[in-house]
Amino acid sequence: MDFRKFPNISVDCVVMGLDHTGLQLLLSKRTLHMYDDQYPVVDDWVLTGDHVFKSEKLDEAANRIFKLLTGLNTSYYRQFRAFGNPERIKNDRDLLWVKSLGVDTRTISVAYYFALPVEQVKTLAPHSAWYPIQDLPELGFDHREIIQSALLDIQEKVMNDPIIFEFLPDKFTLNELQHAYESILGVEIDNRNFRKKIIAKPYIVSINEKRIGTAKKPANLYMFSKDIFIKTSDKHQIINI
Amino acid sequence: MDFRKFPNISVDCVVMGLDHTGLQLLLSKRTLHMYDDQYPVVDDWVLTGDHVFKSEKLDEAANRIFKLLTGLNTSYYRQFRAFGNPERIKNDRDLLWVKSLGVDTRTISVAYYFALPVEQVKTLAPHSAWYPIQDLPELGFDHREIIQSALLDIQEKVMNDPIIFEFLPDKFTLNELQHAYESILGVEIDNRNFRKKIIAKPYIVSINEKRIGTAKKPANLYMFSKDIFIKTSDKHQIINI
DNA sequence: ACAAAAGTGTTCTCAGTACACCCATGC
DNA sequence: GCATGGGTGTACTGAGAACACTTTTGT
Repeated sequence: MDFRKFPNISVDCVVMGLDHTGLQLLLSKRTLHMYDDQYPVVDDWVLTGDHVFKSEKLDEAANRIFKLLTGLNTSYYRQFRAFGNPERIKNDRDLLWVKSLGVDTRTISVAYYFALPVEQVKTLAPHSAWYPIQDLPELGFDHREIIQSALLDIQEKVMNDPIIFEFLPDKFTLNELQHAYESILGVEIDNRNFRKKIIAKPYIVSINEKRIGTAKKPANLYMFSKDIFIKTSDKHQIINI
Repeated sequence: MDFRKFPNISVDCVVMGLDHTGLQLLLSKRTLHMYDDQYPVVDDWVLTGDHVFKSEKLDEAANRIFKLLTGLNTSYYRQFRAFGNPERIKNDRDLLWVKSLGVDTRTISVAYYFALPVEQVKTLAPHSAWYPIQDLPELGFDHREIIQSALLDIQEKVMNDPIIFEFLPDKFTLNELQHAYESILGVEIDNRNFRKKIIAKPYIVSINEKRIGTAKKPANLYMFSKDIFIKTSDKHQIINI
């Protein structure tokens, strides 16, 4: 394994987590001191990324960063776009930062997103934190654009592939599923119609357990059966031009 | 403008054209002679690509290549994925080729596709040709995989965005539109139901012209109105979970 | 007993689907 | 006049949408 890094190729990870308050992003604090220990010249937040090792797959680089951030080995992930315009790095903060790292001022960034329930992350990396997607802090580089692009991509994916379940624990209630759709798509859904439609799907199976804890009336739990989904998936390929 | 090239960053273009026989791809012949002028050591086809200039946007690089290939300045295009595994270049032909060019043996390729009617291309670049997607020649590198990936992406896009019209001339018949869907999605569509559905769309406007020429009965021509599509597009955002 | 979230049914409308024959033109 | 692709209508079915109240539990 060649652990030297490409100075001009990096991977950025948009880690999306869902909890009962909505969609959250995992960001890293970026601080650089130069003249004065009290007043950093760079002090904002960025997506977590790193340059790619010489002998590493792009997917491997993304998962290496994800593991460093969350301690987790696996999660749903998807490479959704590459960003590489020459003027990506335009403001002084970003230039200072890049020079302090000794990498190229023009870097191609291959962007990935990850999807998981927030509760699954037990140990956060230092200097990182969850932020609700509606209320992000000041971001470095073009990372606001990358996040926007990731959100649009996953909104489309959610409508075509069964990835909504990646945001939920294995066992979930119908209301949790509904809130997941509402948070990611930014829409409101009628509860009765939603339940009717979901219960009718063969791959959503009711299990004989209730969610106990904070709720008042215990809610029935369901699971997503990937097997059944795949076996019945020809029926989802409805042509609807 | 800095015309030096990154040795490890390239752009590959999947140029998709549609004609009455179906979906075609524009490929470039790759030939390399070493010992003998009669028997080349490399003799196959590849997607057209090039390394990116130091001061060029990725999108600009893609369009530069596209123009070189087709002589055209504009077309619908989309960056759909980056390919960059270390073992992308594994066979001898590809290694010989890369060494003859003096570029790195590990290159990150940002892949784009373009969509247009075949007839729009008047002047093909030398050593390039259209191939039907069902009948591709021997391909170098991982270009078969890239093509497959492009096809899956555009099939999904066609269902969500009005990009089918990029494959057609401004004025088209309903049957041409139907054949476009059939070629790209690889399905058969009932003609009567299709016409009913399409004519009902406000953004498909019948114009008072007929297609004359080879056909027997002249067919009515239609145009796609992007304006009307955008103004009515809230209605296409149907939630259909 | 009351607060809070879970759960439940009916009616209406509209879009999708299956399906077979006549029409207008060029040759 | 005939071959070729263009063009049309109906009946059925199923899914989506609108809409308000009862149930079960913890406190």
